[in-house]
Amino acid sequence: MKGLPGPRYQDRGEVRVETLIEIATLYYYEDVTQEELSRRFSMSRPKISRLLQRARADGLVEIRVHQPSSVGAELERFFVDRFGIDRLLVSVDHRDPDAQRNAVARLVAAHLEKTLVAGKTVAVGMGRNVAAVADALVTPPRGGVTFVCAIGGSLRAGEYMNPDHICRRLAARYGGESETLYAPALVTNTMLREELYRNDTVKQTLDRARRADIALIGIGDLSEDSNMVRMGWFSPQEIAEARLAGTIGDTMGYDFIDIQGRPANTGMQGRVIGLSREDLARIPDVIAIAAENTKAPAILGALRTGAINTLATSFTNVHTILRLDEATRPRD
Amino acid sequence: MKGLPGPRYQDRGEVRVETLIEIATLYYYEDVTQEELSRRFSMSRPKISRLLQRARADGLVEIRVHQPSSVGAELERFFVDRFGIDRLLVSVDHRDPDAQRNAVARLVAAHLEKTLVAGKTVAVGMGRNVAAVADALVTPPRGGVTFVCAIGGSLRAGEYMNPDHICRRLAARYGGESETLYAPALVTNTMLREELYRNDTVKQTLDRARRADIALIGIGDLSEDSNMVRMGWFSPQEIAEARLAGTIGDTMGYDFIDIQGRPANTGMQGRVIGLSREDLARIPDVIAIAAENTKAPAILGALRTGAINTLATSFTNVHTILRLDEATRPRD
DNA sequence: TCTCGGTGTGAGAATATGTTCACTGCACTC
DNA sequence: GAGTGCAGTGAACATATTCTCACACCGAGA
Repeated sequence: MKGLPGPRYQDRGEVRVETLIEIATLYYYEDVTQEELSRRFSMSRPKISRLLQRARADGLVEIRVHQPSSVGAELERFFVDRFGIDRLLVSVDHRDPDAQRNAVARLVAAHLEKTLVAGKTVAVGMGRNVAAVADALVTPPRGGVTFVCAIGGSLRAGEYMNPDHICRRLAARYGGESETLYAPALVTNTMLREELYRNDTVKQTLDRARRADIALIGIGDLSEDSNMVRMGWFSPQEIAEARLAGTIGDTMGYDFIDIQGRPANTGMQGRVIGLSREDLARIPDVIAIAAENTKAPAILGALRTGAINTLATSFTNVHTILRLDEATRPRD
Repeated sequence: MKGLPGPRYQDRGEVRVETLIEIATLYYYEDVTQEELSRRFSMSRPKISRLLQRARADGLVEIRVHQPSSVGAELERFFVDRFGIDRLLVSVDHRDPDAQRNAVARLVAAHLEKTLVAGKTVAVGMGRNVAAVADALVTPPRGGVTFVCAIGGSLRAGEYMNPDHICRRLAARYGGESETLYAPALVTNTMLREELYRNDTVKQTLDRARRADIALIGIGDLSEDSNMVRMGWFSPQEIAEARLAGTIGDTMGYDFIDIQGRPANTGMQGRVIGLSREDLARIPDVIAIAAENTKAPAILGALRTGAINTLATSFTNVHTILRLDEATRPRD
């Protein structure tokens, strides 16, 4: 019982978990003030305060804001049917984009918490939306899940949004292993790419990602604020050109599509190290996350590729997508 | 969408649920202060504060203190095997008896929330432990569940602990119907009892309770603080005598047993209006709740009757019961 | 139309909470 | 064995939250 692997719950600087639970329970359920607790447990108030913060950070105390499903069970069914996906996770609208992203991320986190059991593997993409999911997990770690990068790294993306970093955070939060794809996300030419694909380390990780049970991917639009630009893969001019050519967004950060879900030719396809469109399509639950209200057209395109199983987005987006779908449905 | 039955979520004094959810989310997840919220939503600080309280009271915001299962998964399995029950819910220990009762009640509430789906019926017993469950339900109402009194009323029990009142609270919290057993819990003689059993109203309710999917019952010990005494069913002297005669406790408040789980003859059996021992045994999930650390012997007796499917109690009790079981197991 | 409960509101006081900061003890280094 | 750095502590302060209370608004009834 003592030497178990995983997060150590037994020593929290002399305070036992049982005590911590007792304190948290009294505070959150019995409305005992921190002052009173400091008396009962002979600790200073600040210490109680810190312990409570810690209890929250560790997922011992979980605060959850429910969204009564009345928000749109009907709409949800309709949407799921319309696009042939398995599941739609809709967040209420938030004015603040960060709040919006986190709200959507929490829905995904809750879905993961329900779905993930020991032994499963998750392929992890990149971007702010995926990164937010890692921060949104709240329950105490349970372990046994492997998180694998679905794409290589990029220095320009910044620590926080790189798949390997997200993987590690997910693994730390959820409990389990993380596996980095040791390759750059973008290489200069197809030859180098082929070379890397033959490399054992790269191959092994990619193969594992291909066999994942769940994939966590973002959907990007080609805005000035998008990953593409921030990572330097695209200049603002190139974006403008691509948009004119009909490119509306991307999945996973590098698979460009138009609003009909057709692949857009950007000449980048041959230079990315990561899961291909076909790889992705074979993963049983591809969860696409896109919170921003500017992304509706890109999401629509992504939905039309047929690769997505679960879509997590905002209420507004759901409406916009349905309207856009009406307006842009190809007549046959 | 507007005239749906069930709890009205749409009007909360002009503030829409969506807004409330947005506020709650910002407060609990994004750490926006109430002051800042009051500015963003153009309301006074106190109003924000009240809205947040309301969100908690309505189960829109749920705060949950987890008990890492490492506390005793192994012990749990052993206990379940030993007594042939389906499930053991163990709460961490609390010094304060009220806190202890509530902690156990919350486990039961969580179990109910997982188990109960629309269409199910719950037979409800009496006592503080059962009453606490009603207060421990936190999620927003879902409806469709019927709560039926498993025993008549008693004025001496006090409003709060009578089964009908508990039923109504459960129904209000969980959403659903409640059905009162319109009869006194205790009658003066067997004849009157037979008479009541023939009464249509009484018969109907009792029959419904008999067919319940789940029963929620307390286990009592014969202490001076017990229900029996407070309800005036027993005088302190009678208690002393009963104890000497081997009676160790009760299930449902009136079914007296010794530590081997054998029925104790108190002459009260013929005067109670409520589910019989046999009725109870037929209910698929009988949940016995007993938080107090004085109740270990009574719980052991109750377990040995074989009527219990789920036991909810404290960590300390679990240990005491196992020790007591060792010490008092009948040799054969 | 006026008056009267009821309900909901915001100012401000009273509390409770969080945060900073200097201090202590401990482990590890030189 | 003294020096150094680190983590953890509580005093005091700054901030946030809740509570109390008086007032305004609304609808019902005289």
